[in-house]
Amino acid sequence: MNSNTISILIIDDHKLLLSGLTLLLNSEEDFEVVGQADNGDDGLELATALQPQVILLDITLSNRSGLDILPDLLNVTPESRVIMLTMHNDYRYLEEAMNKGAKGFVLKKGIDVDLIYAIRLVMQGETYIHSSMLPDYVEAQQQESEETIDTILWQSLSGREQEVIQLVVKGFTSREIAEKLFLSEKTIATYRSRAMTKLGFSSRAELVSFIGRLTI
Amino acid sequence: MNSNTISILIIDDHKLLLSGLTLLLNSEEDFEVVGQADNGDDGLELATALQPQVILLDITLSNRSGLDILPDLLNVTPESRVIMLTMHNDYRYLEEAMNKGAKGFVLKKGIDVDLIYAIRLVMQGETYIHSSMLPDYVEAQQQESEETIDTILWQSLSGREQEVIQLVVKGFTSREIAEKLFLSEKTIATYRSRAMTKLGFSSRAELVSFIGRLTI
DNA sequence: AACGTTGTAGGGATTTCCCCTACATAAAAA
DNA sequence: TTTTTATGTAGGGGAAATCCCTACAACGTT
Repeated sequence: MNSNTISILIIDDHKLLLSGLTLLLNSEEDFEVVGQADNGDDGLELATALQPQVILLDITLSNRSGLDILPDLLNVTPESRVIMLTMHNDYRYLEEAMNKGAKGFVLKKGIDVDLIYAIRLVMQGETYIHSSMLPDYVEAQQQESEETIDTILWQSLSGREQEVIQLVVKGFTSREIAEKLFLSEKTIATYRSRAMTKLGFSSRAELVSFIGRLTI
Repeated sequence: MNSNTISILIIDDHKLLLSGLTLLLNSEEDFEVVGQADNGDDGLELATALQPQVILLDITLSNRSGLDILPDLLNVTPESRVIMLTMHNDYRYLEEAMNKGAKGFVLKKGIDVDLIYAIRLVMQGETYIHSSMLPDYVEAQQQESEETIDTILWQSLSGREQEVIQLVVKGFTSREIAEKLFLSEKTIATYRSRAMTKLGFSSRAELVSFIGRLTI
C-alpha cells in the first residue's frame, strides 16, 4: 500500500457487512481494508496493531455496543477517524457518538456512495453525518435507498453467478444446473465458487439464509 | 390383496399428489393404490391393464384434460368408478363430468376425509359431490379446510424427520444438523432418507420447492 | 500494454449423500 | 397377547456432489 492509500478497519458483528464492505471499499483504488473484527475486543486489538486511518464501527455490537468501545478505541489509536455505522436512522445516539469523538455517521441503508464519500470527507478533517440523521429529516424517505448491504453484495455477482446461485439455493445440484443452462458441471462449480468467495460464505446454509433475507 | 380390498388407480400430473394420495389411501386397511400415472396416456394403459375399481382422475391434466380422457377411460374399464379431483371449486365442469360418467367430484383442498368417504360411497354405487361444488355453497368457506395434500404429506413425517428436513432445506449438511441436534450424521441421514421416501422425492430441489409451498 | 472481470472448463482430493442393514422401544393392530 | 409397524438411533461402503486450483479467451478499463 502506497502512502496515498487510506487504511480502514471495520468492526461489525454482522459477517455480511464485513465481507460486503470490504469488497465495496477495496474496489476503490485508494482504499484498503486492513482489518475486520466482529466484536469489540478483537476490534481494539486490531486497532492497536494496525493504527488504521479510518475505523468503521457498528453502533450495535453484540457484547459491548459501538458507543461503549469508542472511547477505548480512540485511546489506542488517537489518529484514527471513526465513522459510526447504524442500521436504523435513530439519531438518538448521534450526539453521544459525536461527543465521544466519532467523525462520521452513516446509515447501513444506502451505504455505498455515502460511505465512500464519508470516508473521503473525514480524511479531509471534516465531519460526515448522514442526512437522514439530522432531525426534521426523519420522515418521508423511508421508501428510497433500498440498497442494503445485502443487495450490494448480491449485485457484486455477475449475471451467471446470480443465475447459478439462485438455482443452488433452490436445491439443484451442479449437474442439474449445468443441464438447465447447457454448461459443464465444472463451469457451474466455478460460478458457485466465485460467488461464494465474493459473498464471503463457506456453507450453503449461509447462502440460503442470505437469499432468504434478500427476497423478502 | 384380498377380495375386500378396493383397488385404486391415480391419474394426476402433480407428482406430489400421486405420492401423497398413495400414502394416504394405503393407510386405509381396505384400500390399495395399484397404479399411478402422471399423464393421460399412461393412465389409459394402466387402467386397461389393472382394471381398478376406483380411478382418481385429475381434471386438469397437462396434455389432455381429465374430462377429455374420461370417456376413453370408461371405454377401457367400464367397471371402474371415476372420481374427479379438482384444485379449485369451479363447478363449471361438474355437469360435463357427470354426463361423461364420473361418479365423484372431490376438491384437492380438504382432500383427506372427503376422499376416503367419497371412495367408499362410490363403491356402494352412489355418487359423491363435494359440498363446495354444489351451487349456492361457493362462498363463505374459503378459510376452512386448509389441509392441502402438502400439509398431509408433511404431517406424515415424524417429529425428528420434520426437524431434520427443515434444516436440510435451509442448506445445512447432515454433519451440521447432527451437531445442532447432538446426533450422529448417520442418524440424520436416516431421517432424511425416510422423509424423502415418505414424501416421494428424490432430489433436494423437490424438497425445497415443497417446503416453499408449505410455508407460504 | 497490462490488469481485472467474466464465461467457460478440467483434474484430483475431500465431503456429503445414498442405500442397506441393525437394533431397541413404544405403539398399534391382529 | 403376540406380532407388526413406527420411530429414534447409528454404522459400512459405494456413488455423487462439492471444493480447490489451474487454465484460457474475450472484453473492458486503466
